[in-house]
Amino acid sequence: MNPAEVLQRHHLKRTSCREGILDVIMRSDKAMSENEIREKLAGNYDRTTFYRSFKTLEESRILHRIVVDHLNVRYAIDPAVNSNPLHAHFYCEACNEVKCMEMIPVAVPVLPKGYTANETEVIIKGVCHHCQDK
Amino acid sequence: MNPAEVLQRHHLKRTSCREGILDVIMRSDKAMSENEIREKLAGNYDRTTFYRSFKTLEESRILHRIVVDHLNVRYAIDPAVNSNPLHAHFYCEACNEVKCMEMIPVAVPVLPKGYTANETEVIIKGVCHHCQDK
DNA sequence: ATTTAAATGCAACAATGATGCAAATGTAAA
DNA sequence: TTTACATTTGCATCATTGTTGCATTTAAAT
Repeated sequence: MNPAEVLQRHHLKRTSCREGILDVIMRSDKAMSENEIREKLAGNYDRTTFYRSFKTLEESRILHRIVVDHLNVRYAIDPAVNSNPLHAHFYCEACNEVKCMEMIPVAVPVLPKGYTANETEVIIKGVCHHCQDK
Repeated sequence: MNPAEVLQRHHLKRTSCREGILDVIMRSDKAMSENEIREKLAGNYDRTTFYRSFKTLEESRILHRIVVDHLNVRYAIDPAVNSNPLHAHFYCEACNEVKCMEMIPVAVPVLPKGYTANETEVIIKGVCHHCQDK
């Protein structure tokens, strides 16, 4: 599945910014920050446009935003796009990278009566196997 | 256990800002934002002091910071202080409040070889029982 | 090719958070 | 109780993420 296809499927206009962002993210095996994405992007877009693209893509459940911390926001393809299972995210405190942990599924929470869940985010913070042996 | 005791136990100076923050948080049954805490606080402190207090208290594992979103940061007593179990947090998208879900424990994650976990955060977003029937 | 709703760029702004430095304060020792 | 010193505080300044309004440009349907 390519970026253009994804956009059409979700009834979004095929703009170069959106296609570029999706192209970069879909090629990556990790969740990426705004700057990481911008660096790999061909075009040069205004910051506002960038954010609005992220917002639109997130609202359409194409991208998933992982907020590790105030200054550590990452984007990845939403599991719904690949019909992948919901999974936890691992944040390495050493290399600052966020990895999707497909082998750690996120269970649907059993909430007290009257509560409704829309989304569950699991973020595991620690040290990844690359940074471990150093 | 009172604020002064907690500070001494962790070898932190008893400053009025720290004691005030702890006093407010320990009386509350929900995780509170910086502004919520400031409103309930007697003294009037500089924003920097406030943040440094939060940081110190967090580093000493007295407070726990829950980052719901870029503009939604909350603080609660760290489970370690009360020797409570690690638990999930529920963020109500309607009333904007964060509740500690003691009945939903956070499991120690089983990670691939080479990974080490220091902390796991589970945030469930949805609608709470107060906002449900409206 | 024309039309129109949507997307973009620009400027301005808000909130959280960090840092450097001088002044004030808590605490341990005399 | 007073003194001494390390710690904390307040202030100024700056970085980053994110938002909004408005004029201009663009995608895509006719």
